[in-house]
Amino acid sequence: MQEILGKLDEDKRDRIINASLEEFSKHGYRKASTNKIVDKAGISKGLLYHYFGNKENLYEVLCSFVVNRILVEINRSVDWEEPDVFERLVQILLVKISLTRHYPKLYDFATVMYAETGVEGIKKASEEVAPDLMQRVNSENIDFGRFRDDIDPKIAMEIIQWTLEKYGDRFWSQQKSDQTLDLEAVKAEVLVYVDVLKRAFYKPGVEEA
Amino acid sequence: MQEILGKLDEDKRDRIINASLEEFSKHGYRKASTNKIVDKAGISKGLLYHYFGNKENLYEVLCSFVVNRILVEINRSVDWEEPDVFERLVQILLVKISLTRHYPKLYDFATVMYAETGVEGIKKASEEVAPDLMQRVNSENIDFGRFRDDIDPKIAMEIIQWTLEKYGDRFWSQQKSDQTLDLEAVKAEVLVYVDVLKRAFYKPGVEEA
DNA sequence: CTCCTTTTGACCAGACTGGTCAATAACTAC
DNA sequence: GTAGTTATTGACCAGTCTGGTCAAAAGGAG
Repeated sequence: MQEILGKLDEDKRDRIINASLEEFSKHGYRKASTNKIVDKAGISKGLLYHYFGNKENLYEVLCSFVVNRILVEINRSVDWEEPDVFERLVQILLVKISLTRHYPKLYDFATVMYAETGVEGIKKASEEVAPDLMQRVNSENIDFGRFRDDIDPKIAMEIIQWTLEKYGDRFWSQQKSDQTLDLEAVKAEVLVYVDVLKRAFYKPGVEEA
Repeated sequence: MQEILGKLDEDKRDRIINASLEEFSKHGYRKASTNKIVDKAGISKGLLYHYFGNKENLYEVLCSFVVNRILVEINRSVDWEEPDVFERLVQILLVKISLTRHYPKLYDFATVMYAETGVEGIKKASEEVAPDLMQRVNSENIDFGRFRDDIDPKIAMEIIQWTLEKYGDRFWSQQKSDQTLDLEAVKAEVLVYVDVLKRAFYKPGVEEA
């Protein structure tokens, strides 16, 4: 499957991928137009069908590319020994954001992909691997003793995750397409929220660790 | 404009409104299909055009209906004397949820409506009234002195709002269409999060007020 | 019966769809 | 050079779906 992408040269491949991600995530599988994809990618109709055969195959190749890319990047970036919830969750957010540098619509596509019931198998594949990983991400080696005794860690975790997700949403909606991405600046901005949440949820004295 | 809706009998009117809200919010103005709207509403094509003239007019009538409905409901339900941030924001959430009872896609449509640049005038109209109202909602008569001195109230407010919004998102995605809506149960569920946030953000002793 | 409003759905021209294919361009090997 | 292979094009196809029209029917009121 993936060898199709390997045959293309890198520029063209990424143009096709990004055009497809955008079109599929904007309109879903059925309403996505291959004509618009080839226009956006700057290639001819024939070439797309030469490589991918048909629309469904293009979609499937895209799906496995996306799942693969996300899993690889998470495994590469997450420090599994880190006991601090905040550090861990910020790491995940930064993975998302840095992936978005090359493939702006990667996560939009992943969302649509998850929701689409049309093409079977793909949904299962991502369900098999992703939730397990996500559970590992926010539990393995995490030190829950840092939370105040009168704060329910489960609820607190939800609030922290939601806050970081909402920050991410706002970040993406503000990000202009021509802007370069300064990960350190993002980190600093996120830290404002993390700071408040740490002070609010952690036992006094722990937050400096 | 609105008199068009007044001429229709209530059942049919709501069927047309809900079908239109769903179609427009799913696909945006351009890709929304009037054929699907009439199918979903259970009326003929000719009738829709008899009442609304054309697609754009239908959209505009829908826009003012939605803006009107939301503003009326907020003004009816919000207690402007309430000094507690949490009470105020929970009120707003409950308004949203109860409006969704009759018009499930009302807020989805409002979101799309806000984003669409195509039909001019509507966007301005909602921008003129809504943001002012939203600012009033989360500042007028609010007692910010209840926050801990080491917690930035602005950041805290954002986190609270984001948490309630995310709770709302989850609620709507879990809500089956045939389920009846138990506002008291929702209130109890939200209280779990509000409790944790109050304990975390408010000065000790204030949270019982 | 007439007059009026409500309601229907077949019909239109045009846009757009996923997919094909014969023709060409570019590249490699000899 | 030439032969063979691969990459690439875009006009073309049959079909679906679009927003919108309109003559006709159905229904109600006097």
